[in-house]
Order: sequence, then C-alpha cells, then structure tokens
Amino acid sequence: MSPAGIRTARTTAEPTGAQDRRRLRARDRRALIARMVQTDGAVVVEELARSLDVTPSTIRRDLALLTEQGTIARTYGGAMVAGHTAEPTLGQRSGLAVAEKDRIGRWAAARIAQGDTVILDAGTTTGRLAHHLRGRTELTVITSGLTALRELAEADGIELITLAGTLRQVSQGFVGPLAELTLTRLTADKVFLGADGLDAKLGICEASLQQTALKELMAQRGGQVYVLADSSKLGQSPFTAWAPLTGPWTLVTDSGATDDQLAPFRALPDVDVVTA
Amino acid sequence: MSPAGIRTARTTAEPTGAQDRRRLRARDRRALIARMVQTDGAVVVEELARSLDVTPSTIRRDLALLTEQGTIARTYGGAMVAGHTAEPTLGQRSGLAVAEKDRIGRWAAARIAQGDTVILDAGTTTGRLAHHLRGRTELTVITSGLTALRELAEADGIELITLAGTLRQVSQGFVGPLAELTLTRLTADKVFLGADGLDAKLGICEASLQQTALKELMAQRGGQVYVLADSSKLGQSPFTAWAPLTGPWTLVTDSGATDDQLAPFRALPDVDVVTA
DNA sequence: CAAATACTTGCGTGTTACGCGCAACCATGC
DNA sequence: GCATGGTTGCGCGTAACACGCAAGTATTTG
Repeated sequence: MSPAGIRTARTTAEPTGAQDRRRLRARDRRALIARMVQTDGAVVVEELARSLDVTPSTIRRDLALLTEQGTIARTYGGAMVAGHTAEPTLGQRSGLAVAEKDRIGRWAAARIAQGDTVILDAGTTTGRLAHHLRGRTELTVITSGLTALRELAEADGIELITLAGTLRQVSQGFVGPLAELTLTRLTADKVFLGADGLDAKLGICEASLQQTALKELMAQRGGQVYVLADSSKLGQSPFTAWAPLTGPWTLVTDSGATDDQLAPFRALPDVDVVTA
Repeated sequence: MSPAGIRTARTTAEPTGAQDRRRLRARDRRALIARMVQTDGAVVVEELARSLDVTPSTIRRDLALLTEQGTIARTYGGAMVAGHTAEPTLGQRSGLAVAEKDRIGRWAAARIAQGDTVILDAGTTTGRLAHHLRGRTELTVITSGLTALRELAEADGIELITLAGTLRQVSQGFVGPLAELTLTRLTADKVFLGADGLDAKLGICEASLQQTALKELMAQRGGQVYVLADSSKLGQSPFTAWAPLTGPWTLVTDSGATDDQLAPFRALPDVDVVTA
C-alpha cells in the first residue's frame, strides 16, 4: 500500500517492457471503466481500485467525470449503466402491482420442490417467480422469458433451458415455430403461465396468436398447470387471441381480487383458486 | 405535517369502505414511489421525504425494499430506474482485453449489411459485436449467447432469434442437443464464431465437446465464416475439444498479434487474416 | 369488546462513502 | 534544462447510509 514503493517500482521499470507496466493512465483507464460498466451493468469502487491499481479517490474522480459526461450513473458504492431515460414497453407494465406480482411469484416458488422440472412462461410475474428460485438447487427450469432468464443466469444450482424462437419485444419472450419445436422435445412436472387477461370460460387472453399457441402447448407439456394473474387481469379480455385451458389447473392471484371476480373460476370443477 | 390528523381520519373511516380509505401508508406509498421513479427516471430521498411527509429513514427503507424487488436501482442520494443490469456479483470476469475485443467487434459489425441474417456465437467478443449492431435496421440476428441477447433485447430494428439449449454458465451460452436441433431449421449469410483458443491446423479450441459441436454446425449453416479471436488466443490450446474449420474462413484479430502468431494462418489457402 | 400480534414509523447510534483542497509527481513542450 | 498542465495520493470535514430500539397503529383472535 505504500505509494513510495509503487513509484519507486515505476521509475525503476525498464523501458524495454514498454507495453506491460506503465500503461493505463487516466484517459485509457476511464474508457476502460466506461466499457466495464456497459458490459457488466454495474461496478464497485473498491474492486475497480484494486484491479486497476489506484486509490479509491482516483476511481471516484473518474466516476464523477464519467457521470458528468453522462456515460454512467453513480450508485452508493460504485456505478451502473446510465438509465435509459424511459422505457414504455416493459417499464410501465412492471410498475403496476409489483407487490402483488411478487407475492404471487413467491407463493408459486414455494410449490416447486427439489428435483422438479418446471416450465416458466414469459412475463413479469413469472420473472418474480424466477427471482424467488435463486439459491435453490437440483432444479431444472425451462423458460421462454427473458426476464426469468436474467434472474437465473447466475444461479448455480439450477439447470436452465431456454426455448428457441424470435424475441417479442413487448412481452420480452420468445415465440414462434422454433419455440414450439423445442417444446415438443421437453416435458415438465409443473407449468407456470402468465396472462394479459383471464376469463373463466375462454381461458388466457393475449395480444397475439403466437403467444396463445405457445401457452397452449406449454400447458399440454406439463403435469400441474398454474396460471399466475394478479387481480387486475381477472375477467379482462384486452385482446382477441385466446388459449383455452382444457385440463385441470390452478389460478394464483392476489388478495385484491373480489368475490365477483373469483366466483366464475370457483364454479369450474377442474379449477383450484388460490390467493397469495 | 400532523400525523394525528391523518390518524383521526383513518379511525373515523367507515368499515364499509374498508378497502378504499385506510391506505395511503406503507404499501401504496411504495407503489407510488415505484411509479414516480418509472415516470421521472430518478428521484431524491429528501424530496420524497418532504412530499410524502415521512422521514428520510422511512424513504430509505422503502427504497431498500424496492431495490430488493428489482423495481428500482439505488443511487447516492436517491434512486433511479433499474437498467437491466446484471448483479454486481458478476464482477469483472470480462475485464481482460476489453479494448481489443471491442475493436474486433466493431470491425465485424461493419461487415454486416442491411437485410443480412447472421449467426452470433456465445462469448464476450461476439457480445461486443452485438453492441455495435444496436440501432441498425432490417437485420436478423441468430444467437446462442446471453451476452448478445442482452445487448439486442431492446433493439427495435433487429429481429432476434435465440437458439434453444441448456445454459453453460462459464461461457454464458446455450449448448446441447436442443441448440443443434434449432440450428437445423436455420441458415444465415454470415457466421461469427468466438474461440477460447485457435490453432491453424486444429481449428477452434473449447472447454467442452458440446461447444465445439455447436460451432461446427454453425459454420456449416452460414455462408461466410468469421472467427473472432484477440491475439491472446492465437496458437493457444487451453483445452482438448476441437472444432475443425473445413471451408474458407476469415480470422479477425487485433493489432497486438505477432507475425509469428499470424504466419501459420496466412499460410493456409482458404483463410483470410484481418487485424482490426 | 378487549387482549394479543404484526406492522410501521421516528429517532439515535456508529459506519461508510463522498467531496474538496493540498502537495508531490509525471509527462509534455519550449 | 526549466516551465506548465494534468494526475495522483492523502487527510479532513460532511453527507448518506444501515442497524437497533421504542412508541404508536392496524389487524387478528378469543
């Protein structure tokens, strides 16, 4: 840690090894930091100081400069990627009923046992479910959702399988013939589906037939079927594409659901209704 | 300012309208904060405390809770929208030769024309390539890499297709029979492969046969084949699994490569060598 | 209706990170 | 060789943070 020692070492460094010792001062270091933030998403002051061999003070100065420049955004102990100002697609949707979705996801996660293989649909609610699976072991998760993928990408104990397909931006999920092709090679113990709207008779409502087709196939490929839908989705039909639910299934919603909303589902013989 | 006033109002509230009156505290406040962050992009602790009439401590608690949920991201004096950041735990595994990888990626991105369909291998270098494709239009990108997926998930003009498969954590890519199955349904104009090691005679070296098998298939499925490998990979064979390169291909590396490293590749008739 | 329980909030504590000024240092150019 | 501008490390005071405690409130239970 003695600065004198470092400087002595630097001054006595041979000019022969020109490229390996004295590199990375100021400008290059900042560019490197900026790129690291972009790549990793977030960095920590102390780690940067250690790996770049400078004091935290210097790192802070760099971060302040880059923040001024708009390249990055400062956090408490470090920095992260600058906010994409506003994100209309996913941002608005995930902003609503976060707590409800989280509770639903937590309840669903508790239903998954060690050794299980589960299919996770795309969507924010299933993303929360995935979040609560982190740290679990001996689990196989099959998913078509980018949100769940992000949550579990670093989870050690979980075997993560993705479906193929083309990315649908608004729902952040993979759909299409390739996704369906992949599913024909897989089955699971439990299936967790999301929904843009849910009707007791018609089933799950989505914006496109691609999505409903995939959900239908998912339901066929799994043992127990759970539909995760917060109370704002019940009885709604915002779109015109429907995925009927033939076999027995479980509706998981939040305590904000009214009896009027739940009655049609409770009336069905094959449907189990749960409020998380 | 007076909590007594609010509380009086709460106690006098009728039990009939049980759900509509009694909350503006805790739960709803957090939902409100989440929404404010989403709309405004960033908020400040002190301001929130003043406008919501609670102490900064409470706001901090709320922010900590919402951060845990993943709804927002904490900054120094406040909070901001959660850019789709990976966990800070990810660290700087990709800290080596960032500048070189980036230059290689940029050069490769320039080779891709409007209307092209390209296959992107997993890896950090192809991740940089993907980064430089953001903002492009009329492009179809097929990838097995989570890094490239993250880069292009929000890119409007690009049709993004993922291969199926099980996630290989160390390389952040999808491999296995499902990935190969998906590839048999696709072809592309250009293929960009990464490499853990590269030998002029043996081909691409990887840690597992799953990876080499996939790379081999990728090369077959695309027209022009590019291998992106910074100079530290040339002539290296860190593992024992190999993907031979049969057809003509282009090696893209950085200017740090020595003539000794490049000579074996230049000697091959079917190989084009480029330094970015 | 009263007691018990869970939750929330404000305040005080110590800890951590931050920003700024100073002096020494290095790399340029004249 | 000397001067100049940019960089770096260090110490200081300040601001933001995390944690624990106690008081108050809402919800549940008998």
